[in-house]
Order: sequence, then C-alpha cells, then structure tokens
Amino acid sequence: MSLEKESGGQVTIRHVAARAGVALSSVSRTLSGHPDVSPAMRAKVEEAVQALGYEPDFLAQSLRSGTTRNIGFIIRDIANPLFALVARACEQELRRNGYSMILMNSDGSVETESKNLLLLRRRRVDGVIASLVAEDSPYIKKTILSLRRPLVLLDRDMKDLNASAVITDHYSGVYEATKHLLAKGHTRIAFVTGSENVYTTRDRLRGFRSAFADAGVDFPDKWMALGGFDSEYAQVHTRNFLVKSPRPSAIIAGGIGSTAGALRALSELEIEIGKDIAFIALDEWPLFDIFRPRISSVYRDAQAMGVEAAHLLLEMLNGKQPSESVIETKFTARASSDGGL
Amino acid sequence: MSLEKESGGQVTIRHVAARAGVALSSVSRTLSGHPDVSPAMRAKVEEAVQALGYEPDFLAQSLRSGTTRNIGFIIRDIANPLFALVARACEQELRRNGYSMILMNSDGSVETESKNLLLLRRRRVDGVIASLVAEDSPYIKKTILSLRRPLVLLDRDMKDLNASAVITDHYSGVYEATKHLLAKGHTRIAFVTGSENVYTTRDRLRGFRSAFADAGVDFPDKWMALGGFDSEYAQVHTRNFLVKSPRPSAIIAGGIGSTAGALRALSELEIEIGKDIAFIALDEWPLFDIFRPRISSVYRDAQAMGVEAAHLLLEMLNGKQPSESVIETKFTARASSDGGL
DNA sequence: GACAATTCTGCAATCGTTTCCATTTTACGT
DNA sequence: ACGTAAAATGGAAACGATTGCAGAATTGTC
Repeated sequence: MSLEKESGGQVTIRHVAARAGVALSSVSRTLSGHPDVSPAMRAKVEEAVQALGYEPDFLAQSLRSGTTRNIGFIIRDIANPLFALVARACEQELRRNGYSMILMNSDGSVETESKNLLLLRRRRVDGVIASLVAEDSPYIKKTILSLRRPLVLLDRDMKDLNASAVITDHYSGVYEATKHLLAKGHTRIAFVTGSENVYTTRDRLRGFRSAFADAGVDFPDKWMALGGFDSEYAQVHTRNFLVKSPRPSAIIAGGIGSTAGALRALSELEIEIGKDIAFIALDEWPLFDIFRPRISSVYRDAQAMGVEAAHLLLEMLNGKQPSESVIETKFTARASSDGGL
Repeated sequence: MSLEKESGGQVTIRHVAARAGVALSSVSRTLSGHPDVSPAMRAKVEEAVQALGYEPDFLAQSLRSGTTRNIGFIIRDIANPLFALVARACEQELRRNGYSMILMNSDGSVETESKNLLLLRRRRVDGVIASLVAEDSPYIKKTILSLRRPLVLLDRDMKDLNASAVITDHYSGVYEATKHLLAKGHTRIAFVTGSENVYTTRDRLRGFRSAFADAGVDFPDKWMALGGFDSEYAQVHTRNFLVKSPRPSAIIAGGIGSTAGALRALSELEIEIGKDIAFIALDEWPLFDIFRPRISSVYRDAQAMGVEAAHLLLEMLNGKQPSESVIETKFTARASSDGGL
C-alpha cells in the first residue's frame, strides 16, 4: 500500500513482489521464464502483475543486461527519399526483431556525424547502421574504431573496420547507361554527382570510365562535376556546363539530390529533356513513373537495402562475422535518353 | 590497473576515481559542476578523465535521474516526403537541445501505433511527438492517456489529452483553392484524400464545403473519396471517377500519397493535366517545382512543423502548459488549374 | 592557540532490474 | 524412514551513475 505511493507512480518489480508476498528475485525469475518456478508462484506473480499493470523498465533491464536493444541509424538527410525508404524498411525489420531505431541526421557534416556516433556510444546502442558522409576522414575513422559495436555501412567501402556493409553494384548499372548513351552517338556526356570520397561515386565512375574505354571514346574530363550530393551543387554545375559552348549532349546525374539539381537547371534554361538533351538519373525519385518525359534511370531497391542492413546487423548481434551484401542495379532506357543525337 | 581490465572495456567513474585517487562522489561532483570542488581535485579528476577517455554512461544517468533525453517520434510512414521533412527538422532541433529521437513507423495500423506507444513508455522516453493514424480509436486514446508523458500531436485534434499540437490551417488554403476552381467554372470537382477520422481531412473538407456554399453551388457528394491516404486508394478511386460519365472537370488530391495516386491514374488514362482536367495538390512533392505542367498546390512549411513540434515539446519538458501552434497554408495557382473550363 | 565557520571529501543509499549463491522445501529411490 | 538430488525460494550484490549527510580538513577570528 505505502509502496504504491512512494515511487512516483512507477510500478516496479518491488510492488509486484510485495503484493504477491514473494521475493523480488522470484518475480524476476517468473517473468523471465526461468525453469525453476512453481505453478503456485507463477499464479501469484501473474495476478499481481495483472492487478498492478506492471511492465518491466527497459532502462533498468538495459543497465543490468548491458544491452539496450537500440540501434543507431545515421544518414546524411532523412528527407532524401532514397534514405527514407531505406530507413523505413530498416526500422520495420528491426522493430520486428525487438529493436528500436535512434535516427540521426548528419547534415552532410563530418563533425556532426562524429558527434552523433559518440552520442550513440554513450547511449550504449547495440549497433549502428550508417551512411557516412565521407570515407576519408581520419577523424571519423578513429571515432568508428572507438565505437566497439557492430556496424553496418550503407554503400561505403572502408578497410580495417570489421564492419558489415550493404554494397550497391553501381558499376553494372552505370556501365549500361553509359554504353546506351555512347551507342546513341553521345560523346559529350556530363556527369554530375557527389565527391569521390564515397564508394558510391567511385563505383559509378568506374562504370562510366569502363564504358568509354570499351567504346574507345575519349573520356570527357571537362564535364565531370564531382563536388557534392546536394541539389544546389548539381544545379550550379549543370548550369555552368549548359551555358558554355559546346555543351554536353547528355547528362548523367548521380543520386537523388544531384538529379533534382540537374533537372532544375535544365528547367530553368528551358532545355527540353529527351529532345534538346539526353538525361539519365542514377537512383529514382518516387514520382518518376509519372514524370513526362519518362526519365531513364539506374534503379536500385532501397527497401531491400534497408532490410539487408537490418539483417546484417542482427547477424552480427548474434555473433556472426561481418559480411557484405550486394544490391543490384538496373538500367532502364526511357524517353529522356531514347532519341538519337 | 586491475580495475581497468575487469569491467569489460567500459571505463566507468570507478576507474576515474581509482586513477585520481579520490572517491567516486568527488568525481561525479567535479564532472557535474558542483560548486564545492577544489582546484586540486578538479585537476586530478580531469587528468584521469583525459587519460582514461572516460565518458559518463547515459543509461546509468537516465536510471538515476529518471530522464532519458530520448523523444519518441511516431508517424505513419517516414517515406512520405512531408513527414520526412518534419522528422528532419524535428530531429535537428531536438539534437540541438540535447535530445535524441527514436523513430517509429506505425505503418497505417492502429495496432502497431499502440504497440509503439507502449514500447516508448517502457523505454521511458521523456516525451512523444506523433502523427496518429486515427483520432477516433478508443484503444489509442486509452494508450495515450496511460503514457503520462508530454505529447505533441501533429495535425490532430483530440480532446482531454492534455497534449500540445501543431495544427495546420488547411481551411484557408483549401477554401482558396476551391474558390479558384469554382471561379474558373468548375463544379464537378472530385476530392480524393484520407478518411475523416483525422483533423487534416476534416479541416480540408470544411474549406471545400465553405467555398461551395459561398458560391451557391451544389456540393459534389458523388465525387468524394475519403478512404485512405495511401496512393493505391487514390489511384483506384480517381480512376473510377474518370472512367464514368460525366467525369469531374477538376480533381483535388489531399496529401502526398493521394496526389501520387491521382497523378498515376491520370497518367495511366492519358488524361492531360491542365488541358483535359484541372488538378490541385494539397501538400507539395519535393520536385513539384520542375514538374510540367506546373501543379497548383496548397503549400505548408513542413520544416516549420518539425521545428514547432520540437519547441512545443521542449516547452512542456520545461514545465509549461500544453499549447497549440498554427501553421499557415498558401494556395498557389499554376498551369495545372489555370485554364478555364 | 582555541573555537567556529567554511570548504571538501567519502560513505552509503538509490534508480529498477537480473543473477549468483545459499538455504529451504519437495520428490524419489532404496 | 532416511539420504540425496533436484526444485523452489529469498537475500544480496551487481550494472554506472548521483546526492544527502556526516565527518575531515582548511581557513579565519579573537
């Protein structure tokens, strides 16, 4: 009776024990399915639990067990539709397995990202899933090494990290896309995307280069803009390419943000896609299926990425060794790049 | 020395105390800025903290203090770009104030939503921000009442909850949009959106009705489809409206999902927006600015919603009473609805 | 130099669990 | 009926921090 008033409303295992007239430890054992519990004990405890509406406190359990069943999820920007799809699938999958997701945006900043990682460590998350801003920051690398928790990287390739990774086969998709453009007679192909300090860009670029090499066409160094995944960067640089002469006859935009920026620049200059210029997007926007003209794309299944990331993490949490999972890409030619030169 | 090995790698306040040769409590006081700490003590402790790389454990602090600095964020679907913008802004704002965000999708299910809320309670979050699936579920209402934590609702109107809310003034925007269509001579206006068990729909509908009443035009009951915010629902019902005769001369799609579905149906039937039919979207998709034809819309600032939600919650956490914050809407006529009948 | 006031320090309890260990009770074979 | 093993229970020590309280060290004052 007095117990119930004391502890500020929280019903604890003490109250249950008091009400059932048994020891704390017996309640705990009953609830956690310990074999040595008599039916009588079980009945008493269950009655008390019901009556008091007791629910174990996750916090206390975490402190005691050393495991929080919390997973940190760090991405550049949840408003990026691709990341949002990954996050959704990932959260659902983790939830099904009894884990919750702590979401953090790194806002494109290595410093924020690092702070986030440190905070997650202090919060004792059981694992982390992250799409890092950059692979080449020694600062981040140091932070990650100090994490000492299972880590799954999204589309990143870093050595000596003992991390799992969901890796996209950008190479194939971009190779096909580029080959397609070259076959149509394009040689002045602009490529607007983020910087080479992430695997994503490097693998795409590899596909791009290969296609040029295989076709025996000179690589268009001057039409590379590899500075940032944000749409502003893409918009500015696409515009720059377009106002000079000669201008590219085709554009490949790498990533959600870059595609938005490039499309804005084209729209702004009233250059008609599929007619005045060919356009291919790497990664699809949700409404691409109703855009007119239809935009050629290199597609990858973001949901699958999320599910895979969750699985890889769950496996590591079960003691398995880190591993990699590869996501396919698929190039689809549509009206935006279908016309010849 | 031996201490450092014991506790499984974790550096605790014990290690710091041992290394500095002082009591646990002194370390704690030093770190939490208690006034009664001598410079000598401070120096010793700081040295030890540096040397061992000690960081206080959030979990233990939470258990002791009763506050986790964790906020639960529940929405239907993070892949909805509007929610994603809200979530991003909200997370950033919470992070700036020392809180982390636990993200949960309710997948459009009252049951999942309820489970999520209960889990958040067990996780002892300090507060919750939620866009509920439905306002009329007694089940959810009961769950919420049992939460006993500050709550901010996103665009929901529920009584007796003692919750703050970020409320959108849909009425004005939709009223203007409808007036605009009526002025162009449209009377057969279809309205495709989610169900009336959320404030969002009700307030939009109120604007819609008002505009008809003020214009003295009969309300088009037969072209109302108020069944779901998902794109599939909107696609099916938009299609149904369009294949019958007479068909609506204008469509208003309420929400991100509904807009996608309606646009898909139109695209499918090759009905040209702005020419064959007028179209207005409530809420904007990120790429709307480059869609052709330009789509008329009722816009609201999703980022502001996120920031406001965070602020309202932080205020409640500081002991203030629940309050409401209103977000404006703005109707902009564009090519999709500009032509006359 | 003695005593009071002030500043520091450390012990121990606490937050809500789980689990080891010791003790009691039960069951069973002979 | 007795001994022993197994099952059931309770007590207490963790997990890693904070904090009230009491006592120790320092300082000041006359």
